[in-house]
Amino acid sequence: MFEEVSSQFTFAEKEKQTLAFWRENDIFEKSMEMYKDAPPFVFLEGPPFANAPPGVHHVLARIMKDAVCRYKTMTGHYVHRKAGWDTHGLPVEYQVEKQLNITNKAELEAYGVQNFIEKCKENVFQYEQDWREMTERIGFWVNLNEAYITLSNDYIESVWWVLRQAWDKKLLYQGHKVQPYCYRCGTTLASHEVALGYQEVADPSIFVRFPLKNRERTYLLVWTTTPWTLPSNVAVAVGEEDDYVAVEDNGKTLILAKECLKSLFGDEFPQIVENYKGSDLLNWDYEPLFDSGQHTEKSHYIVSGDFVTTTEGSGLVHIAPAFGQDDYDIGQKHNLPFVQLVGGDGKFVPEVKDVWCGEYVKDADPMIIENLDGRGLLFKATEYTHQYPFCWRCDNPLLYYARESWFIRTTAIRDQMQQHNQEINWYPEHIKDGRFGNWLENNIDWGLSRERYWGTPLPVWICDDCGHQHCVGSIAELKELGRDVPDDIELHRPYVDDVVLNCDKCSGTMHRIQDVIDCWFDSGCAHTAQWHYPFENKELFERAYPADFISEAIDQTRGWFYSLLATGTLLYDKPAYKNCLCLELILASDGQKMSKSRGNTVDPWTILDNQGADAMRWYMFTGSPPWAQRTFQLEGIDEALKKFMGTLQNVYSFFVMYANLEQVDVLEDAPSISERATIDRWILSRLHTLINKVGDDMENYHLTNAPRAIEAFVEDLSNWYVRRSRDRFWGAEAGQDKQAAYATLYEVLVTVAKLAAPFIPFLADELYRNLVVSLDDDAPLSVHLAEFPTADDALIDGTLETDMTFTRDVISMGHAARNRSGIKTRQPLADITLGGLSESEKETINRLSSFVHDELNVKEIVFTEELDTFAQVTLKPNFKVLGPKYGKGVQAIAKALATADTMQLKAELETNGSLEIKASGETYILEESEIDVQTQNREGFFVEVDARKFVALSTELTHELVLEGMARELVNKIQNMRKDADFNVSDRISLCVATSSELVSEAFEVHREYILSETLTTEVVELPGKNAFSLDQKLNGEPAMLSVEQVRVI
RNA sequence: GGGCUUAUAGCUCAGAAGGUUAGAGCGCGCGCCUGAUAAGCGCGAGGUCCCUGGUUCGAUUCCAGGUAAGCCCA
Repeated sequence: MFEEVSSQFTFAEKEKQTLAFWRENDIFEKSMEMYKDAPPFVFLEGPPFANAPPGVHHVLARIMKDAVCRYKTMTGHYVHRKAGWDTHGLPVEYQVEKQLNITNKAELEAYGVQNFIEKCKENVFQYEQDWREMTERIGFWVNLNEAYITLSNDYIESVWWVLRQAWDKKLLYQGHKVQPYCYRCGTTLASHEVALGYQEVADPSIFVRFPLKNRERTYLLVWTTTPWTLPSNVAVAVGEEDDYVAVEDNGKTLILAKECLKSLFGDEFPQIVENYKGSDLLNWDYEPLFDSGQHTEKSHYIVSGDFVTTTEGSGLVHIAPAFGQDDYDIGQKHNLPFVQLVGGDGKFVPEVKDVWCGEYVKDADPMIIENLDGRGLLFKATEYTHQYPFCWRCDNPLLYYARESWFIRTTAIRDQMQQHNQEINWYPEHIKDGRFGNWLENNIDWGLSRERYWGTPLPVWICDDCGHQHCVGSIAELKELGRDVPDDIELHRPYVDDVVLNCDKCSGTMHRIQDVIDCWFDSGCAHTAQWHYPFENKELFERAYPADFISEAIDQTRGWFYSLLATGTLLYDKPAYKNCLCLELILASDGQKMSKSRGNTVDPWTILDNQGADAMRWYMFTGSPPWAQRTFQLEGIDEALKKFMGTLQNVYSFFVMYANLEQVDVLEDAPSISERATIDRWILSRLHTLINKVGDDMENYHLTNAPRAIEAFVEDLSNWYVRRSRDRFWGAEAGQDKQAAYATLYEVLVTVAKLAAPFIPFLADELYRNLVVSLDDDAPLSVHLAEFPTADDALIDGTLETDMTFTRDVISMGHAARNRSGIKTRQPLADITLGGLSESEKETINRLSSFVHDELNVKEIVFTEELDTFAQVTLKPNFKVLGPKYGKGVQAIAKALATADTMQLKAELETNGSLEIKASGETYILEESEIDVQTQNREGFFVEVDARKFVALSTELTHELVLEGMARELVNKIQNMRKDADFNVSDRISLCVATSSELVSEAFEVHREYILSETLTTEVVELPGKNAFSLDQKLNGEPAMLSVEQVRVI
C-alpha cells in the first residue's frame, strides 16, 4: 500500500516536511559520502556578500548550480559543495561609514581604524541568517558549515601566498592609475559609486592654438574641457587614419581635423591650404604652452591615439598623463614625462609659478583661459554641457587623477589567458570570443591596490632607510622577519600595519605600505585559498583544480570569471574552470531593472511561502534560458505550479488512489513489454526518448531544454496516456492488461521522479519515497541518492511515436469538426471520412484505429480519394525540390498550376504519375513528388481541413445511434447524481428510471447491461426507496425521473 | 563613443542547412467533462516574424545599414 495522497495540501507545506526529512536523515551528506571514491565533479561556489538580503537573482544562480550538482551526483560523481562568503571591499566600508555617519578619511581615522574594522566584520554577516534560510529553503545543497570566508586569516594567508608568487615572477609592481578621485574626501571611488553621481553640468570648452616649432604662424587647434590640465600637457594625439587640413584664419595657419571644420567655422569655410592624413603629422614638435618643469624625457610632440574622434572638438587631443587613463597609457607607450601639478587636495602645487598656484583647479579654469587669451593662444571659448561624475557623498566634482597604485602585470600573461579561454566551455558560447574574449584582448594591467581599510592588506613592506621592498608570502615568514609579531596576529589593518620588519639590505626598519587590495582578487583566489593551500589540504586542492563548473551572472565577466582565470593562469598556467554558465539579469515585471528605489523588487520569501520552492525553480528553469534576460512574472510561477506540478501531482495521486483501491501489487507479475498494450509501449518509448534527451541536455548545460522536455512529456502522460487508459485502472478485470497498465504507469512515474529530481527536488523526492521506498527496503532513501535513469534504446519505437503524433493530429481535426457540428461527443456517429492520406498514413490510422474510434466516438473510419467532394483542392509546386531545378521557372510553374484546371491535372497525375504543364512558353513535366496537393476548407460540411488532408463527419443519426447516445446520457446523469449524493466511487446502487419517454425506455432496455455496469448498479427497482436520491432530468430533451440509492453489502 | 546580446501572437517563449498555410503555454472567447478536483479536456480568434536596403526564382531566416532595449567598457 502506498501512502494516501491527500487532496488537502500545499506544496509549500509538503516541501517543509521534505526539508525536515533531508535534515533528519542527512541526505545531503549521504549524497556526497556515497560517492566519495567516485570520479569527482568539481563545483566552485562564487562567494556572495551576506551584507544584503538575497534576492531573486541569487535564487536563480543558486538553483542553476544546484541542478547541475544534483544531476552530476545522480550520474555517479563525487560533488563536493563547499560554500563561500565574500567579505572585503568598499561596499562594506561605505555601509559602515553610513551607519557611523563618517564622511571622510579623517573622520574615519579619528573614529579609529581598529573600531572601524570590527564594525565591518559585523556588517558583512548581517544577513547571513537570511542567506542560510533561503539557501536551505530553495533546496540548494551546499555546505555552509565549511564555507570559506575571505576575511579569515587562512584565506588571507593563501592570498598573500598568491601575491608572493606574482612578486617572485616580477608581476607585481608599482605604477600610476588614473582614477576618479574626490579631493575633499581624499579617496578614489569605485566605478559603481561613480555611477551613482552623474550630473549634467556646463564646463568650459576651449579651443587652444598650440604653436608648432619650425613652422611660422602655424598652430595645432586643440580642444579641451578641462583647462586646468593644460599646464600638465606633454603631447597632442591625432587619429592616424583621420583626415586633417591646414586652413588660413586671420593670418594664422591652423591644423585640425577636416570633419571638424563645419562645427568650428560654420558655413564661412576658411581656405584649405593643405591636406594631411593623421599619420603625416606624427612626431611634429610644438612649443609647450606653460613651463611644466624640467624633464629628461622628450615631450610636446604629436602622437597617435586610437581614441581620437572627429565628431566633436577638433580632432586633436591634448594629453596630460596624470589626468586621464588614455593619456596615461599614451604616456607609458611613448615614454612621455609624468607631469603632476595638482596635489591630493585638488589644488595646484607650489611648483606652479603662475598666479593660480594653490588654487583649487576648477577655480583656476578662468584664470588659465584669461592667460591663454592674453597670449593670443585662445581660439574660442564656449561652454559644454555633459554628464560629469560627482562624489555621491559630498557632491563635489570628481577629478580623474593618477594615483600611485600597485599592479599585477596581467599583460604579461595575456597570451596564456587567451589560450586558456579557448579551453573553457562557455554557456552561452558567444561569451568566449565575444565579451570575454574582447576583454582579454584589451587586457591592461590589473590595478590591485586600494587606499582603504577593509580588505586583504597588500603584504609589501618598504624600508624607511634604503627603500628596499619585500613581499611577505606567509604568516611564518612574517613572524620570521618581523619584530615582536604577536602569535595570534590578525592579518587585517590596523594589526598588520603595526608589524615592522628588519630590512635585510640595510638593517633598517621596514613598514607596510598602507594599501589593501581589490576584493576581486580575494574571490579570484578561491580555487586556492578556499583550501588554505599550499599551507594545508594539498590533496584536496589538487583534486579540485581546475573546477569543472562555475556559474554566475554575466556581470562577472570582468569580475570573478576574469579574476579566477587570471590567478589560475598566473599560478598554474591552467584555466581555473572548464565549464562556465553565464546567467543574465532578471528584470522586474515592468521590464525595468529591479531596484529598491523603484519598488519593483520581488521578495523570494513571498513566493517560497506561497507557491513553494519547486514552483519557483521550475519557472526559472523553464521560463527562459538562464543566459537570456528575463522579466520576472509572478503569473509564470502560478503557471508552473498549475500546469506542470499540478499535472504531475494529479497523475501521481490518480495512480496511488487506484493502486490502493484495487490493491494492485505493481512489483509482481509485470507483463513483458512486448505483451503490453500499444499505448503502454508508446508511453515507454516516449519515456526512453525523454531520458536520452534530458541526459544530452544536462551534459551540455541546457538547463532549460531538459525540463521543458519533461514538461511536454508529463503533458502527454496526463492528457493522452492516462486519459486514454483510465478505464484500464479501475473496474477492469484483474489480469494481464490491468497489470500492464499499472506496471507501466508505475515505471513511468518513478523514472519521471528521477529525471525531474535535479529541478524539483522536493516533489520528486516525495513521489520517489512513496512509490519506491515504501515498497522496497533496500532502495536508496531518497531520489537524490538514486541513480539517474539511462535509456533502454530497445524500448524506443520511433515509428510508433510519429504514428501516434499523426493519429492525434487526425483526432484533433475530428474534434474540431465535431465542435463545429454541435453534436456532443457523447453521441456516437456512424463514421468519419479521412481524405488526403498517403498509403502509409492509412495503415497508421488502421493500426491505431481504436484511438480514433474511442476518442471521436465513431463507429467506422472511411478513407476517400475524392478530395474535392469535401475540400477545395489546389496544386502547388514543391518549391524545395523545383526551386533548385528550374530556378526562376518555378514561379511561372506556380502561376500556371494556379490557373489551370486543377481536377484535370490531378487526374493526369494519378493516371500517368506525372503531369505536363506549359508555363511562359516552356513545357515542364512534373513528377508526383514535385507537386504538393493542398486542401482548403469548403463551406457547408462538418469538415476540418489542414494543408493536405481532411476529416469529415457523418452527421446522420440512425435510430440505433440515437439509442446509444441516450444510453450514454443516462450513464452521465446517473454518475452526476452519485457524485451529488456523495456516494463513494465504489458504492453499489439501486436505480430507478421512471419516464414517459419511449426513447429513454427503449435505450434503457437495449443498453441495460452497459448502463448498469458503468454505474455500479446492482438492482433496478420500480419505485425508489425512501432514502433514495431522486431528480427530474432532461435527457437529450426527454423527461425522466432518476433515483439512486446505496445498496448495503451484506 | 566602443564591444556583446536581444527583437516572432496581448504576455512568456519555441522554431525554420533560405521553400509560399510560422508553433506552444498563459490570457481571451466558445464548448465539453465531472470515477484525477490547487481539477481536467477540446476547439477557436489573435502574427507586416522591429525597419530599410542587398543577395536569391523565393528572405521572418543569410548579408549590410538603421531603430529600440539590456549589459559591460570608455
